[in-house]
Amino acid sequence: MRTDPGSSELTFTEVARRRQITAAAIETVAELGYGKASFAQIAKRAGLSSPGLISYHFANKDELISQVVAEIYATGAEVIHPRTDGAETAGAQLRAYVAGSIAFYDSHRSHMRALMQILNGHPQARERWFDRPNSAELDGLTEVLTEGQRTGEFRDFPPRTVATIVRDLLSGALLRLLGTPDLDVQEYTRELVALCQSAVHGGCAVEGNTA
Amino acid sequence: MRTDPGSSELTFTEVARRRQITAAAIETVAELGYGKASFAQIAKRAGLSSPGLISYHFANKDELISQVVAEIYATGAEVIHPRTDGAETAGAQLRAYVAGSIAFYDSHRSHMRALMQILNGHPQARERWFDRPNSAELDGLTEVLTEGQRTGEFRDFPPRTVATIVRDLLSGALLRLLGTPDLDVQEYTRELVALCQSAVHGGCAVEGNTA
Amino acid sequence: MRTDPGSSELTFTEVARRRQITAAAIETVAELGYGKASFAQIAKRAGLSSPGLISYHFANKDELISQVVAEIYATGAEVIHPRTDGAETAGAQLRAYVAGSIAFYDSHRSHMRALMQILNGHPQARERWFDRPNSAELDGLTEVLTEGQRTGEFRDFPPRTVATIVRDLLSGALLRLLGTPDLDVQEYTRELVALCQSAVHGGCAVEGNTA
Amino acid sequence: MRTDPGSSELTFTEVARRRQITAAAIETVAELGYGKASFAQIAKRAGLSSPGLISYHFANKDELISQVVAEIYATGAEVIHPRTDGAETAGAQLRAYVAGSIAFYDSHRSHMRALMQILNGHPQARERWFDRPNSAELDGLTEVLTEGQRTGEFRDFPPRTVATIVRDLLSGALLRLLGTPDLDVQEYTRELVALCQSAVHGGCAVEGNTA
DNA sequence: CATGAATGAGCGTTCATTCAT
DNA sequence: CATGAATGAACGCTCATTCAT
Repeated sequence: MRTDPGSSELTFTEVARRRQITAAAIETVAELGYGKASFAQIAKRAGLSSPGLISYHFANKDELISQVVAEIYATGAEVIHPRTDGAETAGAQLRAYVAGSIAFYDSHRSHMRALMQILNGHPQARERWFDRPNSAELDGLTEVLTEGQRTGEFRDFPPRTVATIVRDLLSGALLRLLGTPDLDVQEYTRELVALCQSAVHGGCAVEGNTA
Repeated sequence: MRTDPGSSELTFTEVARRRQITAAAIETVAELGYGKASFAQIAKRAGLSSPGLISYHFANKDELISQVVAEIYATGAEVIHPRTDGAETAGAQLRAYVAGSIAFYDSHRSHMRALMQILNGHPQARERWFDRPNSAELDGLTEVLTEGQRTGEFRDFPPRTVATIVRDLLSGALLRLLGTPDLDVQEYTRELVALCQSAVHGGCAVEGNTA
Repeated sequence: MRTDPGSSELTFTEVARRRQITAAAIETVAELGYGKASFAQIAKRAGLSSPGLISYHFANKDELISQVVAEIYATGAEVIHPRTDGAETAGAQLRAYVAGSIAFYDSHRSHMRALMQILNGHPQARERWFDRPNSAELDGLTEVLTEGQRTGEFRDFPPRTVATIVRDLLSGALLRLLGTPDLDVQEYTRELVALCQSAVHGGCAVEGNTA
Repeated sequence: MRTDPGSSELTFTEVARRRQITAAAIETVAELGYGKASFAQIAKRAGLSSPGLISYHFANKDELISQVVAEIYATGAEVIHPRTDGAETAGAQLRAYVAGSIAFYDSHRSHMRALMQILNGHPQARERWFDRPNSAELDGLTEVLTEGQRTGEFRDFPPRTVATIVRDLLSGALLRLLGTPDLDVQEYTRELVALCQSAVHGGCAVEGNTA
């Protein structure tokens, strides 16, 4: 039984096995939902001989799900950060963040579906895995909005609340994407970015579009 | 031996019991998620002596969940319709719809949490209970936007896409509400309504606010 | 609760209800088998409002089944006895018995199917309801055979054993009838009677046929 | 996680456990009937710690019952075939078949009782497990009778119908055997074989006896 | 390291039976 | 007399987890 899973004592094989299982778990949760994603189903998709092998590599189901969440967050950061880092003005950063998020959701639907299933299906998902990164993301977004107001680029509004709304409108977009596979993502993104801009700018000018 | 549950032949006691069980089911699903909301848990919360009693009153779990969904939708309609019906201009209707929806989400968090849990946890939830009302709601919203454009009240935009975005931003607001119990709902609503208005109006004038 | 079901204190309505329930039970057991013939199913077929009503009229399931068995045996006796009583020689009696039994099985398949289901499905069916009438029937048949031997009509054989075989060959015929709905009963009966005759007569003469 | 129960990939232990469970199932079904032969009862008789273990080794109850039926048929074939294969004339084959069948029934009463219970208790027993072998057996028997007629060994009669009757008289014998534990099997067999012979031969000569 | 057998709790559901009305 | 609501045990089955090999 693995008692110190966070340490670096993990064998090379060990790491590979954990990755393999994590990937299969994402696939399984996305497909069947958290409730029906049993070790047996995950093992089947991972090509493992027995559900017991998962228990061998992960202390319990929660540890596996932790790993799944971490993996998904890491992938998301890898995709979105480069896009926002390249932007110079606050407006450009906002556009990059919104458009980049949706692009990530679109290109990683299974990951995001799994994430949503865990968030809704796991009893303590929120406090254990979501609250911290969410508020961190909200902080970053608030900072961008405040900066935009400081430079006079954005009009006056309560930055935390608007940051929350922008963050939430991405949540809404994700739900839409997962529920409407044939959504016209390009048009959706264009209008959503326009909406964000008209919300933060004094006038309603739409200057550019990164979609 | 309930064989004709849809008919109006239901006894008074029967109706009361079904209501009691439905209410307990909402509470349970909201708290534990769809997957862990077993008959045993629901019975416990309803003060019933046995899970078997639920099976006595509902043909199977799906029938119970159907009733739960129907109950929640009915409650929502009761709350929101009066607010939108009172509005005369398209803009006022849009404001009433957005503010009314959030007010309902706020005052019925358990109901909405249960609804989300069912949507995510039940294998055929979408096709069985959500797709139809969702697209109906989208149709209604699109109609309002189109009407606003016809009267010149709204600027030019693809009405279906914007309707979708408005609908989704309410989904996002719901997720926020469920995840942030101490949210300042009044401010959130005010800014969200403002955002919607700046999105649909030619200028960014904010004329009134129903929050 | 009925505590003295055998007495004559039974109301007229009571008797009618018991008959109605018994008939429905026969139908149900024949259709679903003893194991699946629940009070709920029987009540449905009898047009009763509740399974509880059966418990009200019968002390328990065993008492109902007792009644069912008694009813079926009574019906059988009513049909077969007249046929054998009319026969004068031992050979004619034997033919009447065999042909009459099969005719009864044929015309009362549901009854006989129910009887078989009970015999096989009920834990103590044999000792409680079948052993006594079976050995009585065997006695009667043995008597006929012995009489036939006394008069020189039949050849020499161990009468009890042959009686048993004749009785069993009817059991086999019943199984066949129940499992082969489109059996040519007439031909089957003719050959079976012929077989019985060739078995008991010194020569193999086939004198007549009552099929 | 047994997903491919028909393949030969079964472990040694697996095979042993399945045999053990199958044997316990035969015993249980014979004793309690199909309807009352629950996994709990079977597990108790097999000395297993939990009914869940049966579900581990068999996909569902039907698969277990299939195995039980297959096992019983295989055992029967093993016992009876050698006896009939040794016979040369049609008459000898018929005698060997009848006497051999009864000998098998006699020495494997629990097996046969279980088989009868399944046939009567399982909703689709007939079509799934019995119809095919039954009609195959009938075909074989018909062929023997026809051959006997071709060589002039047997008298003229409708071979299919008589084959059916012979087959049914064995069914009747089985029922007798199961219901009368202290039956004098030897005498019963002798008379039954005699009866069969007098039925098929032109004269009533009884040439030999294999009982 | 990996396997597969085993465990026991829990699932939704059906059942015969009881009992207040 | 009849009803329908209620009960609690049992059903077949799945689950995460354990452990000897």
